[in-house]
Amino acid sequence: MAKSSPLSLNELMERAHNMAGIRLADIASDNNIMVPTDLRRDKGWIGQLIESELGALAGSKPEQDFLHLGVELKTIPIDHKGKPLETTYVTVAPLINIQGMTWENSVVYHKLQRVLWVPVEGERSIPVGERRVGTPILWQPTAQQAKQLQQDWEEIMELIALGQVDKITARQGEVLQLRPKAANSKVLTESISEDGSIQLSNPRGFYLKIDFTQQILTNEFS
DNA sequence: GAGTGATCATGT
DNA sequence: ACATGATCACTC
Repeated sequence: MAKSSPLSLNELMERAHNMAGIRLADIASDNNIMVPTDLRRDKGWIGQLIESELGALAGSKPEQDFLHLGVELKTIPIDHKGKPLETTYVTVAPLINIQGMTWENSVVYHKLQRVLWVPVEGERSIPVGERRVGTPILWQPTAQQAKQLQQDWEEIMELIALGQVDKITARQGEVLQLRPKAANSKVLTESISEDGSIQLSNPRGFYLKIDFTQQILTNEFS
């Protein structure tokens, strides 16, 4: 059955807490969804399953999952120690028409204003259906975290504005990084070139580094 | 192609 | 061992 959209933050958190400790196979059967053997061809499967269970409006809009609640949903694969196994995708990076753009009106800023983190066991040795959901965490950036994010965002956007997008590596940025975000490296989109004109580049996305998300998860239990 | 959901798999 | 760069599926 498709879940209705939660009407309040309390209702959303209650649903999230009710998933803690549950196997993905059980959540899948509750939503009439088949469990894939592995995630090689279903990389977004867990995220979409959790969206379905929590009643997120499945869509491809560049907005928060629960816009009416001001909450973005992120599932995060963790190992047996609770450490994230992957970086966390935030949003596509704008590569043109970025003049006048500021941190406060950026999509990264808005999506990270309030995030519901749902940890899920992610080790490949555990069959997908046997993986269990962890305790959800509702997070808002601390002043220090917000400052780190803003600093990285501004540095990266400055390089994009200067036509250096193809020279930016994932090492740029302390907590926020820029990496390819496309079906493959042949996909092209418009970007700013060194002389200020338009060129074609592989699309990029903003990702949160592992150490940063780990800090979010562990601070919650300290 | 651009957006959503991310994980894969190779290089270092 | 691990993060970077590459990739997968789907919708519109």
